[in-house]
Amino acid sequence: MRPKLNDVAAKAGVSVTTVSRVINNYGYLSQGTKDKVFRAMKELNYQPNSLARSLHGKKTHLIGVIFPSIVNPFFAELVEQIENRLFNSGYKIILCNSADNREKERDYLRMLIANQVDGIIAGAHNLGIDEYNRVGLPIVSFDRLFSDKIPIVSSDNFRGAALATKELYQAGARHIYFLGDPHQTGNPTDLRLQGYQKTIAKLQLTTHVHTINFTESPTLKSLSIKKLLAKRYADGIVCTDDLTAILVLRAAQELKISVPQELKVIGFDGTSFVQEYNPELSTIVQPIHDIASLLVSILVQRIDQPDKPLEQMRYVLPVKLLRNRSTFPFEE
Amino acid sequence: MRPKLNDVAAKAGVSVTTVSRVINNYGYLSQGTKDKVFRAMKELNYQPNSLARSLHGKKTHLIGVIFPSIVNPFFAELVEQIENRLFNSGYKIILCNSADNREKERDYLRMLIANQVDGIIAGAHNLGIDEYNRVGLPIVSFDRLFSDKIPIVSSDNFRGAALATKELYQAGARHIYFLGDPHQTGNPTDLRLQGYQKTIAKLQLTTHVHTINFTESPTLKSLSIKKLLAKRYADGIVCTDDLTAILVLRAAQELKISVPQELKVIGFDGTSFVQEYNPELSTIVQPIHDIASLLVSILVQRIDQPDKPLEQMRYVLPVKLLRNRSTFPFEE
DNA sequence: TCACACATGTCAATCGTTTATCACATATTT
DNA sequence: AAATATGTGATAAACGATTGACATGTGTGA
Repeated sequence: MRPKLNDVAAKAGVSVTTVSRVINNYGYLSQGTKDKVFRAMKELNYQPNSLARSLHGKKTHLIGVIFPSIVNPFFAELVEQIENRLFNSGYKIILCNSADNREKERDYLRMLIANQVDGIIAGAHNLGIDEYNRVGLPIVSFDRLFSDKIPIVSSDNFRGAALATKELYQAGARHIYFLGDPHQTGNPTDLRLQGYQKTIAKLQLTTHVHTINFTESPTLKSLSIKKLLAKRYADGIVCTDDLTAILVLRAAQELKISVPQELKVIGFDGTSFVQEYNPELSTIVQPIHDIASLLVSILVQRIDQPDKPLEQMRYVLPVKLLRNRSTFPFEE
Repeated sequence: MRPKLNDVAAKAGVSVTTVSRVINNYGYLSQGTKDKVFRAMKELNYQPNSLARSLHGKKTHLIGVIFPSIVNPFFAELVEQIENRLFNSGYKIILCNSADNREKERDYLRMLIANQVDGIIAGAHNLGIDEYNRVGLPIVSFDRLFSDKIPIVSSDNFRGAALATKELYQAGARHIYFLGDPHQTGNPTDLRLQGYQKTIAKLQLTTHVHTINFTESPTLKSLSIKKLLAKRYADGIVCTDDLTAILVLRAAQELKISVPQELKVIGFDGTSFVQEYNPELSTIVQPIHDIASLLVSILVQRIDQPDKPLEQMRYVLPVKLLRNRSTFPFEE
C-alpha cells in the first residue's frame, strides 16, 4: 500500500497537520520538524496523492493539449516545445490527437473537464464554438478561431504568404501558383491565400490556385502535383506547408524539371526537422519557440489570474523567410 | 459552478443514491428512472468528477507514456498509435518527453505516481532499474530493458539488421558498414549490431562499425558521414535508423556518389512518414501498429487483472524488408 | 512578568463520489 | 398468504489531503 499522510506523520513523530504544513509551507515551522518530516517522506518514498489535493480545490496541474496529429513535424515540434515549457512550470499534458474527428474531439473535451484539467491549449477544432465556450476553463488557441472569448496565437500568415510570393517573383517566376487547401474555413490557410492573392495583384500577375486536400495521403497529393507540373506552365509554387513543398520538389525531380531554374518552390512552417533533412527547401519559418512560449505564458496567466483581463485577444507573431536552393541557386 | 451529483438528483427528482446507481449501473433500476436521470444529466451538462471517483478507488483512466521525443517520426507514429488504441479503450495519455534527461524522467515518474495513473508505457529510460521497480504500477516497455518484472515488446532487431546486411550483399556491396551508436547499452542497437556482425561473419566479410552519436545534431552527423563517404571505400551502409540513412543519401548526392550503383544504403524503422517523403530508401520496417496494439493490450490486461501472470515477458515482433531504389535500381 | 511571536497538536469539516446497510415500498411467484 | 424479486430512499462511512478554529506550550523582549 502506498504511504499516506498519516504514515508520514507517524514515522516523523508529528501530527498530520504538521506534515501538511510542511508540505504546503504555511504557519510556523521549526527547521527541526521540517527536516524530520522531509526525512520521513523520503524514507517512505511518499508522494502526496494529487487526486485528494485537487479534490480539495488545488490545481491538478494537468493541461489538455489538442492537436490533429503529432506525426506532422510542425505539430510535433510545437507540442514538444509546449510540453517542455509546461513541464518547467510544473504542468503535465494530456495529449489529445483529434485526428480531424468530431466525435473524438468531443469525447476528449468531456474527459478533460471530468479530469479537472487546469486549462487547454487547442490547435485543432471541428466542433462548434458553443461547445468550447461552454467548457468554462482557460483556453488558448493556436491559429484557430474559436470565439471572441478565447485568445488566439498565430504566425503572420498573411505576411508569410506575401513574403513567399515575392520571393518567387524576385527569383524570376511569373506563373506563380498557390498550392493548398483553401476550403478549410477558420483556418490560417485563408490568410495565407489572401497574402498570396494581394501580392500577385500588386505584382500585376494572375493568380493560380491549385487545390489539394489536406487530409489526402501524400501519394494522392503527389499525383495531383504531377498533373500540375506536367503542364510545364507553373514556374513558381507557394505551398501552404513544407511537406507539400517536399512533394513538389520530388515530383519535379521525377519529371526532370530543374529546381530552381525552371521551377521555384517555397514552403511554409520551417520546422527544424524539415530544414535538417531537406535543407534545399526555401520556406517561411514560423517561430515555433515563441509560439509555444506565448501559448504557455498566456494560459498560465489565465489560470493563475482568471480575473485579470488579457491585453490582447490576437497575438500575431512575425515570420521569417529562409532562402535556400529551391528558390535561388546559391545560398547567401 | 459545475453541477454535482446532488444537482442531478434534485433535477431528476430522485436520490443521489439512485443517480449513482444509474451512473455505475448496479442494483435494481427501472427504465423510467434511468431515463429521468440521463435527461437531467444531459440538461445540466453533468460530468462526474473524475478526481472524486478515482479517489474512491476507481481507475483514473490515465496512462503515462514516456518517450525521449516525439519529433522523431518513429516515436511520433508509435505514440500516435498508442494514443489511438488507448483512447479506444477509454484511457487518456499523459505525454512525457524525457529528452534523455535523468532529472526530467525522475520528476515525471513522481508526477505520474502522484496522479495515480493506471499504468505506464515506457520507451525510454535513463534511470536505474530500481526506480522503475519501486513504482508499483503496471508498466510495459518498448525495446528497453527495465527489469525482469517488466514485460518488453520489441521488433526483431537482430533479424532486421541481418536482413539489412544481406540485402546490401545481394545488391553487390562488399564493404559493408554499420552506422549507428553502438554504445547505447540496454538499447536495441546492441542487437542490431550483433545481427550485422553475425551476418558479416557468415558472409566472410570484414565488419566496419562507424560510430555516430545519437544525440548529436543532424548537421554534425552529416559531417561525420561525409568524412566516411569521402574515402570512397564503403559500398554499402546499414543505418540503425531511417533518419541517419537519409543523411547518408544526401551526403552521397553532394559527393556525387551514385546510389545504388556505387553505394547501397538501407535504413531501419520504416515509418510511413519516411516512406512517403523518401520513397527511394530501402529499409527494415518495424510493425508499428502491432507494437502499439501489443503494448496497449498487455498494459490493459495488467491493469484489469494484475494477478494474472503474463505468458511471456519478451515479445519479439517480426520485421520486414522494404526494398527500394537505395539498394536496387528498379522497384520490384 | 506580561505580551507576543514561535511551534506544534487536536479536532472536525470539506472536496464529490461510491457503496454498504437498512428500510420500505410494490409486484410477482409459489 | 407467504416468500421472493424489483425499485427507490435515507444515512453514513469511506477515499486522502487541506485547512480553519482552538488549545497549549516555549522562548524572548519590553
